[in-house]
Amino acid sequence: MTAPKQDSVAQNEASYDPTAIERKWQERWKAHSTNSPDLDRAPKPFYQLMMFPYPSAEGLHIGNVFAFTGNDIHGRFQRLKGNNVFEPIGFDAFGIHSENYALKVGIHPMELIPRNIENFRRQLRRVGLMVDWSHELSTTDPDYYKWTQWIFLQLMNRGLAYRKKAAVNWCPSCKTVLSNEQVVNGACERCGTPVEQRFLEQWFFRITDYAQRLLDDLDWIDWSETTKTAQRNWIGRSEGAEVRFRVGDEEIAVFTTRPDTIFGATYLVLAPEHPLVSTITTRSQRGTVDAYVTRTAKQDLVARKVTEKEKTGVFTGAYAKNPATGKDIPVWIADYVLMEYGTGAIMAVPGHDERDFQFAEKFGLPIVRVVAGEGDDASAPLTEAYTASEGVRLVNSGRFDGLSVEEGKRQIVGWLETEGAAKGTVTYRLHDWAISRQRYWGPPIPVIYCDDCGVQQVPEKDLPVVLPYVEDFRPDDSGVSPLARHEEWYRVPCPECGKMARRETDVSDTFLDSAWYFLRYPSTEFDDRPFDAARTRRWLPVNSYIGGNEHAVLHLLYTRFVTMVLHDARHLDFEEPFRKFRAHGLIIREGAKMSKTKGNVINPDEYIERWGADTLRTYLMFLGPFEEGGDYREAGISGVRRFLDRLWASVLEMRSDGAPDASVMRKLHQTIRKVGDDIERLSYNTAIAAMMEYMNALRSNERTPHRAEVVPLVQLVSPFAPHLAEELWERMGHDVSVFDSGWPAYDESQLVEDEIELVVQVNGKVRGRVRVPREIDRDAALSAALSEPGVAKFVNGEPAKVIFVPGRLLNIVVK
RNA sequence: GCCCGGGUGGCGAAAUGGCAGACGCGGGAGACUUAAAAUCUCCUCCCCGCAAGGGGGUGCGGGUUCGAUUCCCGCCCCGGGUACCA
Repeated sequence: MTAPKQDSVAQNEASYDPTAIERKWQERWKAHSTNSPDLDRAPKPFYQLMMFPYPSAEGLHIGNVFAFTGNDIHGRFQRLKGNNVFEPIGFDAFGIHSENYALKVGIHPMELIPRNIENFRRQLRRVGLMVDWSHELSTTDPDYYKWTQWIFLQLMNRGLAYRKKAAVNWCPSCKTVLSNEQVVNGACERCGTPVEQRFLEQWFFRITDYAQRLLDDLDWIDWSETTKTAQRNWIGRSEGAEVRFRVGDEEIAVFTTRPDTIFGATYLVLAPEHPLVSTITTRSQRGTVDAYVTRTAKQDLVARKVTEKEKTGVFTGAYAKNPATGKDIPVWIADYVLMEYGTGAIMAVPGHDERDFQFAEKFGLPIVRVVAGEGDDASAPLTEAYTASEGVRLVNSGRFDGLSVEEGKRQIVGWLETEGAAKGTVTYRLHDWAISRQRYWGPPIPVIYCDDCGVQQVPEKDLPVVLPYVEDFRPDDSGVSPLARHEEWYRVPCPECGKMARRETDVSDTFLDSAWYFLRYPSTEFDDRPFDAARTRRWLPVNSYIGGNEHAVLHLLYTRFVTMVLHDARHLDFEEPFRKFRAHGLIIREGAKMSKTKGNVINPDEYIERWGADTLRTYLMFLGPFEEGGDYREAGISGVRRFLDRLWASVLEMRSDGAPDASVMRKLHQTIRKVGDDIERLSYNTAIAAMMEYMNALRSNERTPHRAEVVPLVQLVSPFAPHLAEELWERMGHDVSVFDSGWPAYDESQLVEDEIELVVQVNGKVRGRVRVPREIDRDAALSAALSEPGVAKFVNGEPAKVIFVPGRLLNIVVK
């Protein structure tokens, strides 16, 4: 790669010097508050939100620059369209990621984080974003997390926060509880250590109460389809039935999505943790069952969740009555049945479920066929689970024989309901949100435990519960937060009775910090309320939200949940926070993912110095489709710089005398339309290509462009290369910011050509092109086409058929 | 396994039923220059052909259509997510 030479010979007043220009305009924007809209009076508010970054010690990543630039271009475009755009930024600086790094380098996070943030600010400013820095926030600021704690209390007030002793994922290396989401293939997502099971008293949010609403709203919000699908899968709605099986005096409820197969249910399986296990186990089986239960409890979740492993399980000695067949079937326990899903018990239908089939084969349990396809012998033994459900019928199911799966479900559930043995029901895969973290670097959960009064909220007037500075913030394997080692901090009077009590020493999940930050941005200057009602009414919900797809489930789901709760508590008048969400792609480098270990991480500073922020911005957007990401290769950047150089030269050389060229102007109007349309749908790479194409027309054959041909191009380029555009705009004699100049309009009449090139095909193969008037009709087009010798020679005699697409193409079909 | 993406020149990529390869990189030839850089102009999917022209071509195999990179069916490969979820 060669950078443009900056030697003294080439250097003159007329050459494009991004370093000087970018510094000048960044200072100017700051001095004039160019990027701060009037939050109280803006007539056309437009909230352009970007997922805020985690301020890592490594500094801004090229992927951040890519994402922020894509967001900024959309925001700047909206401003040019006449909107009052609010583009805030902040830092998601709490959490295990920061804390682990602080532990590694041995610097306290309270010193480290401000340093990192300062570095991020410096780098972000250099990118030239239209950020309103006067509304910056950090989740670690007590003025911010005061309200994170307040939100916790709002959930508590609505009965949506509860404590339970739960089997949690425990990372023995990070020494903390992980959410299910932070466990990747049974291992900690941060350090890769296999996760173990531990039982701790935890705070949970009842997000499952909102499962259906979270699902239903997906039908109307304007989000990337991929993100919506990911959320639907995560919520995991299953329709089925809860069927009750009698076991002596007890009843075992199972959840099934295939009630139609109940005649093939030849045994039941309970999760080892199921509360009825000890009740129903017979004396002779007690020893075996207890041993199995104990073994499962000790087993870590990794080992348990490996699908491929041999099925294990033991017989309880008890029998249940199948309500459909009336037969007694054995009750087993096995670790392939999970207590967290459904009812923690299943009816096993080995003939039509792969897992049940494996289990039945291993333990010699009966396998009965109750579903058969066309031509299948209903009495022949099955050699594998038959799971087809389309185009099949029920067999060996008494009076339900011959029904389809759908009809069978309906009729069998109906029948069992009248017998009082079942009811139709819906189950979700989504679990409640575990909030507690036994760590230091987070907002303390604002509750106090009093021996007499029980769980007490910290009164709102006492918020924030400030996270104290403690030297020793390293977690140990006691399972409690490092704060629990500081009696001077956790011993406080009970807010109710005044007796000495104990603070909660756990802190809350980082995802709670980020679940409401967009509400805070417009209201950062208010310290007596989390978000101002009038400001919120003016600016929210967010008009456009852009972020990475790695947050497609967790962050976006939690954010929607918190918004719904605040809506229900009448703090907000909307329940969906983001009208429009689009996920950006990932930047890779020379075909590989960037990582420190590979040594292929790109430091944006270096590129900004070498090429200028405008060139880097435009190049990143030119790499590939914004929503797919792209491959960063050194080679390509020079082409973008050349384009900007040519724009610079065009402004310096342009003439004002005479008339602009008609065909160039026509091309200009087409380009204005295309660039606007493309930016609107985030197709930045093609918008840039269109501008380059126009540039080629503008400067073809070394012609000197006319002022009228150049001025709008500077406006089109401005969202991509804002500093350069401002500089050129000023040099062209304007005294307002180019961003207040309005998006150029295009002339509809200029978009269509009077004469077009009609493509002529014979049997679908292109055989020629003819220049014809745009409005030509079919017969005239045909005779024009046949007058071309290159076409005529393929047409012998009368055409069998002629397809005419006006303005485009003529296809002559001969046999 | 399941669910999402994706597979097009030497490379990044365009084209959403109508001229495949826009735009850019790289490469080639030329202009300017004492020379180089920069800049500018032209060429650049593959095969046959001096040319005119012809043939082939968007992961593979089928299908629908006057016409398919695009729609449908069946596979293969790559990336991401998810996983005893009953």
